[in-house]
Amino acid sequence: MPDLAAPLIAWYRENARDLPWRHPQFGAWGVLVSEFMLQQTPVGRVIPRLEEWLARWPTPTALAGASPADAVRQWANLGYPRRALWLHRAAVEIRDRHHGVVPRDVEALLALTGIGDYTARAVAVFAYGDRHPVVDTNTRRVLARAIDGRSQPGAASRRDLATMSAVLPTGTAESAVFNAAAMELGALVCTARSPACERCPLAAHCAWRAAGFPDTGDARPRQARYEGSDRQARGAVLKILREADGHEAALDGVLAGWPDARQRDRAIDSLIADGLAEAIDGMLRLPR
DNA sequence: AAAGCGTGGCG
DNA sequence: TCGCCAAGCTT
Repeated sequence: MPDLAAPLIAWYRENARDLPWRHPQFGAWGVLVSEFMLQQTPVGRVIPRLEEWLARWPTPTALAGASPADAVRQWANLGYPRRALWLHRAAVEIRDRHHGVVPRDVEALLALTGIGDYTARAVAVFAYGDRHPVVDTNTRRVLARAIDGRSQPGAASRRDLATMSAVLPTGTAESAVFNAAAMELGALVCTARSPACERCPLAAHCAWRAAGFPDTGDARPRQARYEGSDRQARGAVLKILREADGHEAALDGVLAGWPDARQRDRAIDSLIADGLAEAIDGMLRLPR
């Protein structure tokens, strides 16, 4: 196994973006909120929303005291609004089970709503400086190329954690930087579509490059078409509920002109099932 | 364990 | 233009 740490860390010190959550005083709550928002939403769209969110709810207990509806409205157009609901639930759990303090222990973090393998370790490492493998989609791609010689990573699995553990530096502080650096390299240089190998600090060690950049295929399922989908209908309903005057809308009027009435009903029913909407007395609203 | 879940920018 | 993609999670 080549020693990736030295060149990767050196590259990171020169090239890392100055992102809000990388400032030492940002705090565990800020890191946790940022990680929720960054689950499938690009950095550039997260930053302004994150600052608004933390100004309004500077602690988990502050958010726990708000209604889920307020959380979903504040989430605005970040996408996947269930994340807003989950973040709110996590805040309630942190208040009730952890005295309002974001836990440091990975198992405790994993037990919170909406937190999985990536987010739990990201909080433990980036907020508390502990030593764990942090593996996101960028890191998986970097490892797939540099170590496995593949053009794209396979489906995500627990094995990714073992792979990252095997290359993680022993020192705690160094390991935290290494985790961040692998993600950053994947985001800025070792990108999915057009990697900038001429700027890559790992080029000399890269198994994919050594093999002549073979196209080994992409194991990930293709994202379904959005136009005309149920997801689009859900998004349209939720937008109405977020912006509803008096915070509720007549059930009959929601998406009345939608081309597919069945799809409209499916969207409303599934939003209710997900806890993102409530139907009361012929009105539809966000969950109080 | 594979499918489902928003939104908008970019090549 | 339009398909691809973006710091994943839950069921």
